[in-house]
Amino acid sequence: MTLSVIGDRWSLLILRDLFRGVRRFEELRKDLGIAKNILSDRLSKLHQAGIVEQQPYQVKPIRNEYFLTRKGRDLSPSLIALMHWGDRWYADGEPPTILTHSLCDTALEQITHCPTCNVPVNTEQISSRPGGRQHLSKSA
Amino acid sequence: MTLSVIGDRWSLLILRDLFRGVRRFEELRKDLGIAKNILSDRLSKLHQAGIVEQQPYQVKPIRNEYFLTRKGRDLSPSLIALMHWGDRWYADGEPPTILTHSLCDTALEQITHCPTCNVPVNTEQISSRPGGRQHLSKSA
DNA sequence: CACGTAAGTTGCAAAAAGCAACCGACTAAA
DNA sequence: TTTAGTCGGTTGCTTTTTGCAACTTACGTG
Repeated sequence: MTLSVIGDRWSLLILRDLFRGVRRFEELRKDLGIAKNILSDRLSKLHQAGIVEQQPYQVKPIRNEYFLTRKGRDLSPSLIALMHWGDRWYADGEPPTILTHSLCDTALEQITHCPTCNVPVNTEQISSRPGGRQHLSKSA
Repeated sequence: MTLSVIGDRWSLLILRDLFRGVRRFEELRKDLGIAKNILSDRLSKLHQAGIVEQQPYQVKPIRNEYFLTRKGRDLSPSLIALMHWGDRWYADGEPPTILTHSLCDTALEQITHCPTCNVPVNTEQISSRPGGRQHLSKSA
């Protein structure tokens, strides 16, 4: 389910841009180098999925700005984690986008946390246990 | 860069399965319902990208098991975050995969953390500040 | 009026994905 | 010792998805 919404070459990129505050069609298109029809299609799919909202900023010829909904903003931990991964493994200079705490402007970290032990957990200490249904999967 | 590696319909799903301990070609194929040629292609691309390793478990006809490398395991925060998102917004029962702390078997959480304020940061308090290059982007 | 721009849509070509059949090297069963 | 079955692929062909260029609508500018 999750990947049927964001599992293509563009959706995550579009979401990242929206997350960074890019709002308009043409800005997105230029920044990403995406074809207009694809951008149009992705935005409407993300809209249908309830991840993106449109708000007109002018009406004469109707022109929308695109925003993340709550559901869309809720993807931010995933985006942050992916950006961190990119920074770590493909870094060749400055990180592309720095996410900061709006209250103090410090760059944020993402940690995996164990609520019982109350400690950060590194990758080597993670086990996985299959649960019931599979939401990540297409067919779920 | 990041999305040129994992930004397609299958790669993240394959990684999730490897992360859960699925190891063999046929297991992956059955679990995901992916075509064999695509699975073969994705595994070799992930291998080239240094995310997946193969280790033969028999030699007569060579048969490999697939494992995540360090770089691959390093994607776990992203996968965890995506799974959480799926659980939250598409939940219709049990979560599909539960990730636990191997030391105490508690289900893990992912938190965004401000090292200055030393508090968890919720989505509404995140700002973004563009940096230099763009690693998430294809063209970077 | 002639241009330019933002946000699309349409039509066609190219690339990627899906599907079914085949293959090689074995193993197990009759 | 044929015969069938499995695993991990590859090959060839069809369908779907992308990408690109051109066109459109409704303005605003000089």
